[in-house]
Amino acid sequence: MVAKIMIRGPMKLEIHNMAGHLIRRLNQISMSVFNERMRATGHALTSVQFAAMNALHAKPGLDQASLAGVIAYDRATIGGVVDRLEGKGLVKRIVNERDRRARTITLTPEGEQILHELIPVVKRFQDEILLGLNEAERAEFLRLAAKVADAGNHLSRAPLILDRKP
Amino acid sequence: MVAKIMIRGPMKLEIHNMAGHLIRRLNQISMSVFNERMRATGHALTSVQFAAMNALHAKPGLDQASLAGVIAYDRATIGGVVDRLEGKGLVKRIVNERDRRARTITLTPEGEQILHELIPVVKRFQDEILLGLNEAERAEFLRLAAKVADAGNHLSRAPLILDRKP
DNA sequence: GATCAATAGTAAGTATACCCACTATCTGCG
DNA sequence: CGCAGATAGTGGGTATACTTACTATTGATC
Repeated sequence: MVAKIMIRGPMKLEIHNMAGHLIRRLNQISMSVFNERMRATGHALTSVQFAAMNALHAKPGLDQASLAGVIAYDRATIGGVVDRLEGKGLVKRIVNERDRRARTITLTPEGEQILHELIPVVKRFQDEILLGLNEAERAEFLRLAAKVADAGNHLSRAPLILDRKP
Repeated sequence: MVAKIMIRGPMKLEIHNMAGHLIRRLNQISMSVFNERMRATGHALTSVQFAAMNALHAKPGLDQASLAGVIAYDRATIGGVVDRLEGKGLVKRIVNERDRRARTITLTPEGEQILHELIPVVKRFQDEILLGLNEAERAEFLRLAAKVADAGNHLSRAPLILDRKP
């Protein structure tokens, strides 16, 4: 009888075409574009801060846990984000009288104004993030990315949770 | 004369299908899968630490700046990563005698052994990151992601730099 | 209505991931 | 040779992004 030779695959690993590595690099590019463009406006918001403000505009009075769910962030992380937004005077946080554990967060008038100013800016540089793709490819990439984000949502330590309290 | 009404687009912004937000969520999922699987092996390496070790296996004796370039990381970040790898005894760092500014980094035997052990593990969970995509979609996603990473590489604050010294 | 489990937020700790500025060193050029 | 500019690594600072553990509440159940 002939011995079976089991080859379990080469021991070398080429990282550069693997999902995790590519995704991390895309994230770096995306963050970099965001920060660059944001800095140019004079309002140096991070993408998290912007996302939080955008969510608070859509749903004023969210508590922190719900806010975290809506933009898919960790509860602890969002605390610091809100701290800094509050420090900049863009957000105010008041204890919810119906549930004294929770804090209701709303944009200040200044926060609303700055958000209003930034939204078109953010819209404008979207395509720059996916540089190198044509229209059709961009649409396909976004479709696939949304599919992955949806299918893998439960794997994330900070899953997207819309409508926590129905 | 009739006044012109300029509508510059809606002020509401739906973040959930935008590139930056999706990419960040994919990164969360990818990280989460990596950490989970890694923890199960008993060696709690982060993805950066693994990437660094993998690069050092392929090119022993890289200096930190080159290592940073090869895996697309910031020079300052990689310093800390190497510190921690050194602390775990997986890597050793010696001053390059030909250029006393640089430190030559190599895997220790234990580092080589652990890397060898982890490579098949990392290979095995790759498809889990892109859960929800079939074979063809996965290939297409990776193709598009590679294209974006390549086209946007110069936008990253920590671009991929292969072959720094030709 | 008292107790118990679940939840909201925070605190403290680790690890990226960037910034800027600084020292030490090297290289090129006159 | 000497000096100017570039480069390698680090230090200090900020902001995510997670972990576990803790307190203060709340709601659910007996």
